[in-house]
Amino acid sequence: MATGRTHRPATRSRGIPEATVARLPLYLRALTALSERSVPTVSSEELATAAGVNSAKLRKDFSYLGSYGTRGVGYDVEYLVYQISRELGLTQDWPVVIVGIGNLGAALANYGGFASRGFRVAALIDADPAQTGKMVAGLPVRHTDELEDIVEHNQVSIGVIATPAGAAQEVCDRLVAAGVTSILNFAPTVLSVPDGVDVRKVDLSIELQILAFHEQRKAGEDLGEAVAAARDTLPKAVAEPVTEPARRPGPDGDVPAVMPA
Amino acid sequence: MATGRTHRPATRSRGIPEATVARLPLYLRALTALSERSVPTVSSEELATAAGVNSAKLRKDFSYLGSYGTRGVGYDVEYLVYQISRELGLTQDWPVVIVGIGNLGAALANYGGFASRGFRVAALIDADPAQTGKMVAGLPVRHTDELEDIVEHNQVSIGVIATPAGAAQEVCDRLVAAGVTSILNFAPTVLSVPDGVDVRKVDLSIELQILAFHEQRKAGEDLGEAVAAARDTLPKAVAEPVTEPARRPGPDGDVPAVMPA
DNA sequence: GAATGTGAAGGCTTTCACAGCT
DNA sequence: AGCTGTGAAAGCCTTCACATTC
Repeated sequence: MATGRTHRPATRSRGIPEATVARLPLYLRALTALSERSVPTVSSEELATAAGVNSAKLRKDFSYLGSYGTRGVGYDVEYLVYQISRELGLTQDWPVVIVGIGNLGAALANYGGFASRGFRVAALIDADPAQTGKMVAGLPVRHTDELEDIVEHNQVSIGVIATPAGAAQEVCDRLVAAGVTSILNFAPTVLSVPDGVDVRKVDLSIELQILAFHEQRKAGEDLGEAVAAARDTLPKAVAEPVTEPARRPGPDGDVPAVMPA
Repeated sequence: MATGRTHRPATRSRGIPEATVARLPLYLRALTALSERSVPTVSSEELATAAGVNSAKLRKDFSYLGSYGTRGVGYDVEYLVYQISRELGLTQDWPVVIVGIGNLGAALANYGGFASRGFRVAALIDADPAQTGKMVAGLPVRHTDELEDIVEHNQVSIGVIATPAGAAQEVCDRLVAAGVTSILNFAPTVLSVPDGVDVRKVDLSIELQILAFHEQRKAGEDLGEAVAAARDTLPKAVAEPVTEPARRPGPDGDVPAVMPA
């Protein structure tokens, strides 16, 4: 998603596929749990189950990192934890700023799994002067005016945006101008950033909508595929581009209709 | 991610690719914005820009829904809003429960984009008796004991889990047993669910770790590829599986080392 | 002329299945 | 005997580029 990297020849034997990178944190979490229970080694099968993937995928993923397993035995837990941590860059410390300390921003600031594993909340920033100085998660909320100073002073390269949608792009621009090159965006907006800046987004309502799509399918199946099938065969040409559209789904959901399962 | 559907022959001409489904909400959001500004039609180029994708992808995506555009002209905004909403199942009302009303759960309950567009928070549930009855986002927090009643009573098919990791699987099991078939999981755990139940996860620390991975790469490039190259050519056989691993990255991030860009 | 809809090509990801090591 | 590491096959997804339609 929005890798934003300048077109790299993709040469490098070092190119770990994006899909693999996205799973490394999962493996790391499962391994850390094993490590805490002092389990010394683990097979691809066991680890894959713990991480919720299949073992072939896991082995392929690990093969991009190197040959860290032992045939006939499995993987050394501690060693893998170390290797994956290093690969992900978690053996160094990443200062992070959170901008927008509303409900969500505060929740993020309080989130435990944040501070551990290489990430450190360097500052909380909010545009509301009334919030300034308030303590959240043990840190004082600072005013947006200080954003550039904070980023430069703390060598922050990762910024978290938890502002309302309307403010997100401007905050993003300022973060980037100040030196941030990775952004985690919780605001429901598409951010545009220059090349070389990575953006990842987390969007509650998108996730819900995807779930709703599949729910709808399930409901359709339950009452026989007949209905869906009928819709399918509707000669598309017959659609009249101005009949239904007049009624956009009102703010309080119209057509409660069938009700799922 | 974790589609969990029973192996479907994938026959149906109606099979919209998962990647397309995941983008429909994006298009819908962009279209809604246009609709509010009373823009009547939009080209694939314009809409694609607004949604942050390229126009070929957008057209291909729309082609799975049907031929809703007009050559030489573009797409009718209202009509598309309606069609995508219908496709996503947003023309009906989806009652949702949120379990775990801590910082994050409260933030989710208060999230505006939630209530609109077909989703309605039917109840907030928490295991802490001290929380019971407290009002959050205009709704009373109810105790976990009532979970099954609430789900059945409100015909809830979508559940949001915002509990600590340790409680997530049990909550999930209870939701599913009570009839929930879609779960949005904010707890940092892999949930296991029976076939036919969809799970999507939102995980802050995974996202941060992915960003850190790319940040690290950027930093490496800045100081010349030499270092990375050297690591690459390390004869893997020489790696000694018990040298470094003894020191797992301590809870407070060791090896602060180089410091990124 | 302008912009959609879509086969075909190209890339990426997953899965298979087995050779190779311990 | 057991389990990793990996070519090769299969399946998705994206991008191209152009015939088609308005």
